[in-house]
Amino acid sequence: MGACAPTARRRLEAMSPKDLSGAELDLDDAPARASELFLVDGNNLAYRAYYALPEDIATSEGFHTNALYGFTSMLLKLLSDYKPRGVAVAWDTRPVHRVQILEAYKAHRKPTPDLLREQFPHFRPLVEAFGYTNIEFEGWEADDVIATLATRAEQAGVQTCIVSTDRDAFQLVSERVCLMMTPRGISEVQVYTPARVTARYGITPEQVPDFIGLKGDASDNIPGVPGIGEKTAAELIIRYGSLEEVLAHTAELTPARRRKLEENVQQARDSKLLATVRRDLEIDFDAAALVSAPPDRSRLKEFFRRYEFRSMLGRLDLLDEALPASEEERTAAEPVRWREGELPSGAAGALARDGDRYAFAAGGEVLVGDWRDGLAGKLEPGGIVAHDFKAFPAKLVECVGPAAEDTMIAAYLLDPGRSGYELDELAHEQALELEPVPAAEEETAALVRHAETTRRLAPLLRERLRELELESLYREVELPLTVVLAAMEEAGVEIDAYRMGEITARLSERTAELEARAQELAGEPLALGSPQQLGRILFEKLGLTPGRRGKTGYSTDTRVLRAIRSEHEIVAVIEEWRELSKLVNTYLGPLPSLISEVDGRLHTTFNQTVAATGRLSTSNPNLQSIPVRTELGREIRSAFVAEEGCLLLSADYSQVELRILAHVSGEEKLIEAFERGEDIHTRTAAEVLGKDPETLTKEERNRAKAVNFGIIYGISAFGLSEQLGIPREEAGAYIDTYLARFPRVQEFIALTIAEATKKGFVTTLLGRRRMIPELRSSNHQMRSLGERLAVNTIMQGTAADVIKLAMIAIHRRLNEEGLKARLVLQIHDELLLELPADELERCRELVLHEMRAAYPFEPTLEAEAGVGANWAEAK
DNA sequence: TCCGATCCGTAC
DNA sequence: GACGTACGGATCGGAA
Repeated sequence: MGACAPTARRRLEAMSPKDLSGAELDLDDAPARASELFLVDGNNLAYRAYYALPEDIATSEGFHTNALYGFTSMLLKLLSDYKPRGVAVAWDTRPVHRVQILEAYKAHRKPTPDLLREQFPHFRPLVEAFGYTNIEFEGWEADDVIATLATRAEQAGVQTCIVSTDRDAFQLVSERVCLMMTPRGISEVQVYTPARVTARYGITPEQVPDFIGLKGDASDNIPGVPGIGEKTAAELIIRYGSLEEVLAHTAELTPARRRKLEENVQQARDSKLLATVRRDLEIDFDAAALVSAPPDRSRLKEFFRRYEFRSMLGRLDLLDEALPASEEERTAAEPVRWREGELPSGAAGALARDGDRYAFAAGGEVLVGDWRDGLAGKLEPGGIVAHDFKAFPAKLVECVGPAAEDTMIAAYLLDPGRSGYELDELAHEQALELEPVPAAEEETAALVRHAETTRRLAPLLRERLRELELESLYREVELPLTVVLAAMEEAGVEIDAYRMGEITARLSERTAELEARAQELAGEPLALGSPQQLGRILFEKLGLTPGRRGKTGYSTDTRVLRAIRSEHEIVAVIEEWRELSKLVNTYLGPLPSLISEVDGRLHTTFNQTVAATGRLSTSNPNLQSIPVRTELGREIRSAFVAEEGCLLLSADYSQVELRILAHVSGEEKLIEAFERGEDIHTRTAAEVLGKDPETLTKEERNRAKAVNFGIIYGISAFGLSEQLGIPREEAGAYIDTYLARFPRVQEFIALTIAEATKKGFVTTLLGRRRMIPELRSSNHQMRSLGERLAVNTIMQGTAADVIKLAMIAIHRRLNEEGLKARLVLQIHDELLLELPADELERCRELVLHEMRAAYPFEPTLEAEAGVGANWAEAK
């Protein structure tokens, strides 16, 4: 076991301490070591590994790899510890021959678990990468194939080792054929010779089918004789030699045993037949002469990277040094070469930047230089590989964008649910560890490293994108969008700081009054911003009616306060203070201070890799949550203005998520309502309540509106009842009626959940994926959450896809048509543009057309636009 | 003094 | 506990 050096062992233990720290050192595996040929039961090993290792071994994208991990571990062990001349891995095919007769017994096999089935397509390529041979024989199971090959190898005088935990395999053990088992976990091995079979069971290998015919084999669905266990079966076979002899001498047995046997004669014979492997299949394959190819190290590394088997990479390195290193490995082992210098023009490669310094990695060398030396002019448009390309200077993004690859975007598409996409972290996950950069100051080294890491990472992620069919979303949506967003960030939006100042002064005065009044009414100093203090005053000192309770005490949120508004004068004071202080602290105060000194405008950052559904978000400042619902809120919006001589155009989709629901579900009633231009909430209320739309009350429409929102969010009776302030039963009944009236919606939800549970992810119409591990949780609450996420992500994510398409199209057309109009903000279903007054009509048409035509839905998408000198007017 | 958890509220 | 996606401010309490 010299090959199993401490380093490798430690890493494995870190990954799976219980199952991989087996004490194989104590077991005598000499017969296996003497073997030239190894015959592996592929299905058996895959199942074994799956059940032996914890389910939560998975890639960062959420692909479960426990069976692959155990399987790989065993193949690696064969390679490193046993130096096989040849290895063949046999696989089951549909077992038409053997099962025909006995299907009664074998029919009720448990179905393969989803999490294992998903791993199956990956085993064979893995075997090939090891240089081993996959083999199967149509109509037969792996153990028959192995029996045939082992028998032939034995006849040819080849020392053979079978790798399987199937009890059937004991019968194959002979002087030249040993059996390797993994009794616990997957890494501890036992090696059986004929003597050891006899030592363990008292019978010879030849007697194994007779033995199993009596005792049965639960794991293989062989019934045997009920009431006869391992001990009795062995005793009987030892005494009489075979099943038939036992059956011939039942009269000599105790009455109980005699009865059991005589009542199950046929079953015992069938069981023996089931337990007897076929050794004479007409397979055209000479296992005895099999010589495996050397392992393809670069392919193996690619697998290990993809499955994130980082410890395996270490084990691979410990293999026989004589194995040739791949080109890729030689490159990876070399320290990164770099030098100071100017870029040649037309440069394509990976770009990184730190302040004024850049590093550019192409081929085997990294160039380092000053950013300001006319960099943009020398770069090949469309040839840049970067991590977060949008973050480069706007001018460069505009000139040479979109990037050929953006590792941040790629990683986001592969797993939009994670919390960050740091380059170093991605590299680590892909087992990309660079050698230190020689002879460089720390900052230069980091820069060089960044560029080189980006260059090496990009093709790995690109390959995964291709496999997950995310490439068109990447190339046609997200990468082009980076350029649009960079332009929007650069453009910014003008705010009327003077106007904001006025509002702030007014509101600040009022909040001060309210604060004083609140303290007066409370009879003590009071920090109104502290829910804790507020709770104590309201519900303990003043004895008002407490509402819900949070983790740490009374809830004092808007709804609780509204409910007790009439109980005490202080409540209204607090409510007003809340509203005003929110506006002042969150918007009026911070926004003017964020105005750029360069151009006097406000520049947000569009985050393209934050929202798990595919939506954008904005930050510093967040301009996607500027108030609009209250009068005061709209006043803040009115301080977002167009520059002199220009207008703001606000175009928003009408009910985009519900239209998407109508499309994906195919619900005729919804489609019709939208096509006719009806008010969807009114129509919903009319359907559910069975009333004429004319006769509906406002309240009835509002309820339907809440239900429509609920459908989009992944509805629950509790959530709806909370929203509407009605009993849960009533909310549940409303939902039931809704689903009965819109049966295709119900079907869609059910199908979505079923498919997502099976696959572990959902996809939007453009193929955007989101892993939903919650669906496979053992916790009911988590599963419910997963169901809501699955439904919501399809609609929210598809809506995000659609508006991104529209943005790209609008940006392109505005450029092509030489218009000065420009996109400035996106608020999920709304686009805000700033344009010269004389471009208004052309722009309105262009924008609305591109929004409606972004994707062909049925019902078609509808968008509306408003115009004004400020955002409040335009809305 | 800093940072994370909690609560709250704004948008779609 | 408790209908989806975000960002951010204020407070509070524990860690440095």
